[in-house]
Amino acid sequence: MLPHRLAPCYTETDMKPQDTDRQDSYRQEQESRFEETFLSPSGGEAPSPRTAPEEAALPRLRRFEYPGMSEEHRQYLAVFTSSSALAASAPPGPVPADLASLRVDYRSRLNDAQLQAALWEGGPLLVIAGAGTGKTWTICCRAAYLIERGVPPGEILLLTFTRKAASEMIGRASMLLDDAEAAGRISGGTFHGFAHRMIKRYADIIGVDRNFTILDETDARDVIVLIRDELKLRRRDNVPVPKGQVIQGILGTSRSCELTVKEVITRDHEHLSVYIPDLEVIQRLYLKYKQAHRYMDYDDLLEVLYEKLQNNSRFRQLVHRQFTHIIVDEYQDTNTVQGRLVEALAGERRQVMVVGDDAQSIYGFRGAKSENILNFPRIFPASGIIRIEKNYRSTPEILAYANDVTGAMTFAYPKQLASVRPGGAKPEVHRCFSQQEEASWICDAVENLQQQGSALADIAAVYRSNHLSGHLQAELLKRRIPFIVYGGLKFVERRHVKDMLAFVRISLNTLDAAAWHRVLRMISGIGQVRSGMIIRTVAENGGVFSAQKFRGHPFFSAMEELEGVIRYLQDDRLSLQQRLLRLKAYYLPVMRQHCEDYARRIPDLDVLASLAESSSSMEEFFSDLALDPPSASFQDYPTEKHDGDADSLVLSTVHSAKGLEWRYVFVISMLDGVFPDIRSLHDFSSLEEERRLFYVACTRARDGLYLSFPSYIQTHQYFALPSRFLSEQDREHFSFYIGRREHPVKFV
DNA sequence: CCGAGGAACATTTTT
DNA sequence: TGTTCCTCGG
Repeated sequence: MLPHRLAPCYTETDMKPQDTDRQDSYRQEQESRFEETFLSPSGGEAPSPRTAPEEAALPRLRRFEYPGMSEEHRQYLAVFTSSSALAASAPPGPVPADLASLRVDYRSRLNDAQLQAALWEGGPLLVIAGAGTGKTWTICCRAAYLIERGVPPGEILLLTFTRKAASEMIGRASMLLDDAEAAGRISGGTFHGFAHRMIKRYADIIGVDRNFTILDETDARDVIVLIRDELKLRRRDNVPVPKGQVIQGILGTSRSCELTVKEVITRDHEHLSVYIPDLEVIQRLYLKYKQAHRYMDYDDLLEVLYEKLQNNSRFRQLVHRQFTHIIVDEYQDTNTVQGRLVEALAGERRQVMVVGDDAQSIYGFRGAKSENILNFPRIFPASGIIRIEKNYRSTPEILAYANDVTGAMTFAYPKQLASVRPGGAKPEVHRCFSQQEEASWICDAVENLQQQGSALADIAAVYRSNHLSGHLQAELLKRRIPFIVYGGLKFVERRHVKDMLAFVRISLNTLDAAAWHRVLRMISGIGQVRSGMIIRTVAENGGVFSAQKFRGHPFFSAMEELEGVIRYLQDDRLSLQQRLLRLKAYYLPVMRQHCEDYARRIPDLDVLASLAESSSSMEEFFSDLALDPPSASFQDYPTEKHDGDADSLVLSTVHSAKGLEWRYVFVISMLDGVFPDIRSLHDFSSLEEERRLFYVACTRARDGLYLSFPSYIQTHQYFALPSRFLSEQDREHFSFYIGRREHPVKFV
């Protein structure tokens, strides 16, 4: 008799690709596991009901230990298991007796759990809302209710992770109340946007120079490269000097995960340990650079706000008076500073509600701490916990599958999502031969769905990482199926956009060395060395750039021209658009020289100019761009004609798909080593994060979920085996097919 | 010292 | 597929 579910049984040593013997045995083991899971006749025990009703009633952590568990990991888990607060769910607060007198009929719009959350009166509240349970809707109702109850809208602070999410919620709240004016005064936005506003507004009180500029990630990378090059590092121990992106990654992880550079390198980049002292120097210089040039990066905004809230009582009072009710969305993705910030903002009044789903925490690699959500009850004693588990999105079959995924998770607030929808088809698992065949199978299936009346926009294909979509894109192009790619290279990260913005940055701050480098190197005859010389001249000149200083140099006329452009950009009497169009005129010939496909990039320059329309100053334009970057969907797709409204299939990484839903979802490349990613296999907690990511992928689907994988993949041959996530599933919960749709061989 | 051309190389990324 | 690093010839 087969075990009902096959437990994962890997250790780090199984996975070392160098060791061919082990590799072979790993392969064999995987193959047999695969066969047992998918190919043998259904013979397992009947699925046992996993959650007894009484077990489901209380939020409680699963305990978890395994043989050979390290002390470190044990301690890590102890954070969760000792969270005493989890046992103490506060009793429901009183629901106002006179519900009927309220303008909005909440009872008819919300289920019991949602209603309890929206009308909560018992102080701090943690809402655990699974995927598709109407979390957004509940927050909207909460905001509407607070307003009805007499809280001035301006005192409600709604913190989210994207500006879109905030404005959407405020929009829905205003529809609900039928009072756009009142709801419009709700203060909503991202953590970063909020921090920016507060710092600018109270700059004088908190003693921060108001004239700072925001350094986005790409700019920050330029600065880091600049610093690294200035150090003139030589190859050490025949290890190449790390790339800018890698250095930025290390410094970023060090910051957001609160580790030293040394710790990060030892943990994630062992081969770079010879560079530890250099990177520590770079870290210090980067800090200095920001101070010297009045730059703040994203983390600085949050940290400054937190630090000032702690240490400046006048500021704290002002902020507390202004915002009396705090609502935080996607709490599972907050990092340490954000968690503390919520605590500091709530203050003594503790009118704080956080909403999240620990099973959907997928940004741990960036410092998001799902501990925040688990620790909330400890930070705010006597807080309430409400779970919303009724799912309005997916069919029972899809949810049964998704619940299996959460069942395989080690720690979480246990939850069983229950569907309110009628039954549909079971999720399908498809094994294809190659990536090409997988792509072609998906296209077949998509065309099928189209014939059955689905719009392309109802369908999405999601994958672990960007490059996996290549084959699919090629096939879609061949068949002329229009598609949109989410989460590719962002608009502001494109080379030509960055180039244009470098001029803008210089016009705002003539001491910005990184921007100068970028701009100067466009001029023929100027490279690393001369550009450094020019920048030094500008700095010695107190930040004044004068072409006259370079009379006699071979590039004198180029300097004159450059000076003209910059003066033009600085001229406040002209409209932003005028200035940017002048810049475009200067930049076009440069771009023609450097880019093969320069014609295709021109529209982006116009987009940039038109984005400026809504800003009142160059500085504001620049901040807005950093805090609210236009989405990647500006991309020009190689389909013949494509405008934003066209009916298109969506291709997206799972990360970018979070919070979205489609009728039909294809999860492609379900291979071990791909999804889960090979780099996560050695570490328990990152493997858990991959599993949560898989959970997010599955719960995007409303009507149909299709998982597929190729058995043969050119680049990572030895991992061309089905994802372990597939074999963790109960075989009753999916159907399995081999080969093309026309000739499916159904096994289970 | 500059820049062209070839080789090497790639997670995920709300701000 | 695109970007960045490295080397070598002007």
